[in-house]
Amino acid sequence: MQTKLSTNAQAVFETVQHLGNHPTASEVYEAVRQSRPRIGMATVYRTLHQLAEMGLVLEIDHSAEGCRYDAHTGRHDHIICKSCGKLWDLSGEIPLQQILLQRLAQEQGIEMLSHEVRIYGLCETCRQATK
Amino acid sequence: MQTKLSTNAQAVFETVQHLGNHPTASEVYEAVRQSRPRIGMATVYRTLHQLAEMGLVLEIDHSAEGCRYDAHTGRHDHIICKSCGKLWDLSGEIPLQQILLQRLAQEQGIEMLSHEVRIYGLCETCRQATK
DNA sequence: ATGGGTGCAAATCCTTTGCATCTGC
DNA sequence: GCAGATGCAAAGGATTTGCACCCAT
Repeated sequence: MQTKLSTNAQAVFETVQHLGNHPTASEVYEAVRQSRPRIGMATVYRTLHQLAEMGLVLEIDHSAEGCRYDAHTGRHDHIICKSCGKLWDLSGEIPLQQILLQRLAQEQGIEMLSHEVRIYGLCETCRQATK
Repeated sequence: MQTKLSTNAQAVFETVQHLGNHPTASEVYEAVRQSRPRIGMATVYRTLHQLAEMGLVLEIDHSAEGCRYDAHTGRHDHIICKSCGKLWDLSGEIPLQQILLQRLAQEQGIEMLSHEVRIYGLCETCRQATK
């Protein structure tokens, strides 16, 4: 893992930070193109993976329309709309017994690294659409 | 949503139940082929979606090698290996303040339907591999 | 006979890779 | 000049769709 970011990598990172709202790789690509018009999709993907490995962005797996990225790397939870897949951060800390989680992980022989609470629901837009 | 399952749909459903271990669509396909050799991939995908819509199976989004399915539809949590993507059910109930979750969802204007705790870690195999 | 269910193949979409070129140091 | 970074195009893999056919009712 190298310690310095290339110019492109910096642009990608800043874009994820500025976009804020859990962009997909393509969304990052479209946005970063404004400052670096010649950048290629491949570079965006490569860079996002590197950033994730370095811990600079979070990779949120929730397929549908592809993985999403988040520059907010502290531990936090999410609300996900079951219908449209939109995703929001939960700011408030949800109390969980760390010790219990650790133990559950251990029981399965897994070394726990992190955890996440996901709340699934229907966002306003989707509720309207169903009506 | 129709109320009766076609013969194929039944076979797919039973396969997911019997496989037990969060199969991907292709794994279901391979397995269901033993009882219904002429079934096509498309039917498996179509059926899995229907079953998920009917609430008969759970669709677990966690891309990497595709969505996974679970006939264990009661509310439950998961442990996921960050490295290989393998996924286990957590049997024990993790205490969470339902009321808090509801409130958090409401704050974002979302109607909460369900929730899930995800513990991320490294499974034994992956820990060995890194050594 | 009629409508939903199905197989097949083609089409999509997201992501990765190979490779030749370019860049920064 | 070199090593790593990059763009482009092609490859890959998962999933979806179009469509004609088939089957159960």
